[in-house]
Amino acid sequence: MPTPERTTLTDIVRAGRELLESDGLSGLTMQAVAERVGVRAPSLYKRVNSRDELIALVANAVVDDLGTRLGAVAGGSDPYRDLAELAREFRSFAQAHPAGYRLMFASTAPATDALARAVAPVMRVVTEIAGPDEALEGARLFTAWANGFLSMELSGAFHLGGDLDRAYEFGIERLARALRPAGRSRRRA
Amino acid sequence: MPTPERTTLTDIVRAGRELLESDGLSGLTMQAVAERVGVRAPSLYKRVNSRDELIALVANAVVDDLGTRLGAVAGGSDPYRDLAELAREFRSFAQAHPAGYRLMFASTAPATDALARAVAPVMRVVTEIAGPDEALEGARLFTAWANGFLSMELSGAFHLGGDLDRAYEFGIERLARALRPAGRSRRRA
DNA sequence: ACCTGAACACCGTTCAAGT
DNA sequence: ACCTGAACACCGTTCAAGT
Repeated sequence: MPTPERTTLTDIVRAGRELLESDGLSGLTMQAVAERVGVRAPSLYKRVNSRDELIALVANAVVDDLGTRLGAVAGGSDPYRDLAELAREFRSFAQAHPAGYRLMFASTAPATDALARAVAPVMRVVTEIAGPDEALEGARLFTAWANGFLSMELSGAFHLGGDLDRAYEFGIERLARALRPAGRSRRRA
Repeated sequence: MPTPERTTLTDIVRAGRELLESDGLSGLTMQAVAERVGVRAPSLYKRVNSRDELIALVANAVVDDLGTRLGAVAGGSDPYRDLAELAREFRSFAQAHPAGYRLMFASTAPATDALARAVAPVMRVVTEIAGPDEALEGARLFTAWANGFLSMELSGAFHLGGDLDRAYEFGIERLARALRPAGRSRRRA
């Protein structure tokens, strides 16, 4: 006699994400997730093969969420403004979901497909600025900087004080300029 | 009647570092460390308050090691060459100690003092290039990029192929240029 | 067909007892 | 003074038994 399903994979992943943000990765236990979705821990193994797989699913959900936010920064007429807007959206996402953000770039759980989708708007804008030949390297320069900045900000590695908001804007401005093809001369502000 | 000491904190931290690189952070267990230094797990608590504290000590040791490498990139006459050299040394360190590298910027275990020492050579070179007014923001731009690039390289986030060595050199070159004070015009190659 | 309690192996940590 | 075995609480995971 079939038993009705008492939870869903969607609920499990959502519970995992909530626990990740509230209690950190070590608080994302099978028992805590089970309790949150109203089931016993062994039942989770009907939907998920292991805790590691659940963590990967959570990481994927975070990446998808980020992709939605970045995708909503629709292309305006000025690619420099769009780039700045993407950077700021990226940062506000990291600050709103610090644990999820860290998980995105943690050792395992690459979520490469979802990551490619999430970064697509950046590729598009950087291609406009840098031209197709340097689009890939330019996008890597930009995303590496943004990711590094946020990971250091979140981990408290910027210990020398100073204004982090200003440092972030400084980076946006200088990178936007650095992305222009090498030969072209500087535009006027 | 005193018992002779059968291990030392130094040995424990070294064992922790070795386990971290060989088996990952989850392989850095108190039992594995104890076995490696020839003692039982409870004895570790004579030198270390908790596993978390041991992890912080390991992170500190990694940062110190990195600082030594970067410090060895002595100042030549050309700050641009020095900056490139620092960036390459940074990358080769990350590739040689991937797990330790990740741990440096993980959530807890900031090791702020050691980190400040490690980054001192970068501050010095960037000050030469960018001038004192923009030294801090410039150093943050540079370290954020390098850290982000390496963290993404290690986690496999650069999934679109392409030559990562070239992308890294591209970043070095463009950033070096971007660090120059905004008013000054481009030098000839 | 899904859920559960019981069980296993493993881990961090404490502590009384050894020397 | 340092080391140890035993013990506790907790965790991931398996599985036979329930419905």
